[in-house]
Order: sequence, then C-alpha cells, then structure tokens
Amino acid sequence: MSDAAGERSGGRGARERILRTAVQLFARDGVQATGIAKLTETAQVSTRTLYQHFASKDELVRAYLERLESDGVLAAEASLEQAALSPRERILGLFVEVALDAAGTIRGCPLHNVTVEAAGTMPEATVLVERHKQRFAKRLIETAAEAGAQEPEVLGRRLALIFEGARALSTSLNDTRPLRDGRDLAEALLDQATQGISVR
Amino acid sequence: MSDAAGERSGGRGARERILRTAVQLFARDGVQATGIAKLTETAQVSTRTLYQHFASKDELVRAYLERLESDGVLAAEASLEQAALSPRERILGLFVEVALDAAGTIRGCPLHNVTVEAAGTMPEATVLVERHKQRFAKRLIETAAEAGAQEPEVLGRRLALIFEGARALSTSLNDTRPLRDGRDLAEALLDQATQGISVR
DNA sequence: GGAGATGTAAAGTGATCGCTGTACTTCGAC
DNA sequence: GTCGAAGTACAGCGATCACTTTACATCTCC
Repeated sequence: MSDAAGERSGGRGARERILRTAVQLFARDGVQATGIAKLTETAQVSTRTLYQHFASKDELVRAYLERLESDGVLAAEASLEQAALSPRERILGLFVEVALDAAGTIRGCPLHNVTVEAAGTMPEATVLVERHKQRFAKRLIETAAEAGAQEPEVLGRRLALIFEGARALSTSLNDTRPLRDGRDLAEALLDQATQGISVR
Repeated sequence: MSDAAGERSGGRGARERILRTAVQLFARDGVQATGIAKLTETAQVSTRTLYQHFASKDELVRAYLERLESDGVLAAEASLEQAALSPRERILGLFVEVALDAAGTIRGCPLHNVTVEAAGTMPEATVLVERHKQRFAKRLIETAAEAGAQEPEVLGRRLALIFEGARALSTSLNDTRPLRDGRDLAEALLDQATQGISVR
C-alpha cells in the first residue's frame, strides 16, 4: 500500500512494520541469524524506534510468536479453520506444501524452530511455543471428533505428531516428500477411524 | 578414567576430549549457545590446541556430526542395530525416552537441531544431516522388510516420519508423551502391515 | 638423551551484536 | 499555528565471540 511512496523512510506505523518484518525474517532465516540491524533496515525503521516499541530482542521474539499465532500467519495450520471444508479436508489441508519458501528452502515450523534455537536461554518464548502446540493438538482432537473418529483423542494426538514429523523431516531432508507421506498416512488413519461411519 | 588424575590439564588425546565434549555440549545446549571458551574449559584443552585440530568451529561441527553418527552416540537410533532383537522390537525400541537429558529438558534430534540452528549458514553441515536422515530411512525400510511388512518402502518412510515427529513434538511440548504416542502408532502400523490388513 | 610432535597459558585482535544517547524532523490533532 | 507524540539519523558503548600470537612445557620414540 504505502510501499511505493515511502522512499526515504517508513513513516508512521513502525510497530506494525517491525512485526511484519520479524515474521518474515525470523521465520525464513532464524532468530539468531537475524540481527537487529538487518531487521531495522528491512522494516525501514530506525534502531531507536524499534527499542521504543520493544524493550529487547527477546521481547520482540515473544511478540513475534504471538503474531504468528494470532494472524493466519501459520498458513498450514490455518487449514483447520476453513469452515467451508469438511473436517477431513481441513485435516488433510494441513499437509499442503507451504513449508517451501521463495528460495526453495524448507524451514519447518517457526515455533518449533524458536524452541530449538533458544535452547533454554529464552524460557518465556519456549513456554509460548509449548502452549501453542497444546492448543493445536486440542484443535486437531476436536476436528477428529467432528470427522466422526471413534477415538478422537488418540487420532488427534497422532495427527499432531505426524504433522510435526512431516515438517521436521522435510526440513532435515530438504525435501517435500515427508509432507506427502504425512498426508497419505493421515488419510489412512482417518479412514480407519471413521470406518462404517458416515463422514458427511 | 583419567578424570580423577587430570587436575591441572587434560594431557594427551586432546582431539578425542574435544569431540566428546562437543557431543555433550552441542547436543545439550545447542551449537550457537556453546562458545569455544566453554568448550575448551570443559574439555580441558587450550584454545590453541583446539585450533590445531580443527580449523574453525564450523569444521568442528562437521566432525561432531560425523561422530554422532559413527559411534553409538545416537542412542535411540542405535536400537535398529541390536541384532539380538526381532525387527519389530528394534523398531519399537527407537521410541525409548532417551530424549530426556539430565536436567529433564528434551532436546530432540541433535542432527535436526543443527539444520535448524544453521539456517542455511552452514551448507556442508546441512548436507551431512540430509545424508544421515536418508540413510536412517533406508535402514528403517530394510528393517520393515525384515519384519515382513507388505509394503516396506511405505511403512519405513512412515516410521521415519513418526520418529522424527515424536522427537520434535516432545521438544516443543517439553513432554515425553509424543514418544509414547509414536510408539503406539508405530506398533499399530507394524501390526497392520504384517497381518494381511492393507495399510491403505 | 635429544628431537619433534603435542599440548599449555594467557593476553590480544578484529568483527559483530544488542542496545543507548543525543539532537533533529515530521505529522496529526486541537 | 502550535504542541506533543512518533519517528529518524548516527555515533558509540560494552560485551561477546571466534580466532591468533607468542613463548614455554612435556611426552614419546628412536
């Protein structure tokens, strides 16, 4: 919108620009690899302004995690909220190959990555990730129940595990195949759990 | 062995001490979080000596990855090589709760973590991880075949995905439950694949 | 017992990074 | 039109980090 006009500087709305840039860079390059300098340059924001909005980089990371969750930023996981789709379609929609960024690199789940990068040095961030994963598993269980699964608890937790594995292994292997494998496996489990039950 | 005696310094065999310490610290605290200073102190080795053995930290990371693989250091994955066990037992043995370190923190797969931490800045290390994951999947496929699975390719890849997911989700959730869930799911898939019931 | 490989101690270098201080500008609201 | 909030530019600080340098000790092997 204001991209074309804002030549010399970003102008008003710095906080929003910072957060958007954080989502972009932290997710793509990692938190450690993204320095404050690179962030401010990309966001067209002065260093001073950044620190007027966020007391420290750690706090920015916290805000970044919350932003990831609140918006539809977690594109893959947003599939669960597509009300127009059937529960089954919503679940299988998770495994779309969104994990691929522009450069073709697969970066896995940004939240999981923060936990790995933090390695205990950012307890608050780690807790945020923990809570998100719990909520996500809960949503999967609910959706599994909607799909008519016989044991939605078990199926939901298994689906969460499969989805996490698909993204993690895609990253380590640098290959999207695990996402397809995950989808197939999820489909098989859904079929089994809903056998003889009208899937709607 | 020489721990009690070696008071003032480590003495001979510095390279070995460095690598052992790297395995310990890199896996527990992460590569970025482990500085050269901390490493040399723990390994009882002078900085100079470290750089006589390894040209750079990156090269040490490479050696660390190779060491992880060559020794039985990857305790979980070593289960596949227990010749005394049945193929089925070997596969289920993967999900032992070894991911828990002394402090109770779950750190997931050290190789995967390097890929996440590197975030593209260490291409050679990333390739090493990639190759390892490929080999591991291959071993799983072989073991699935040994177990008499109808479609060992499919089952092996699914098991690899489940194992990766169990470790990753355990890390993000800071809970060993996904390991148990993974074991149960692996068991169910093994049963299906070896009892004439189609997995699809 | 001497030579050469192996290892040690400790100060120092240059680069990077997160963060701050100071002084100035711009924009919107009243 | 003025005032205050919001933003900018940019130099710089202190800490950390990977890595080097210099000078010295010790073990192994012939």
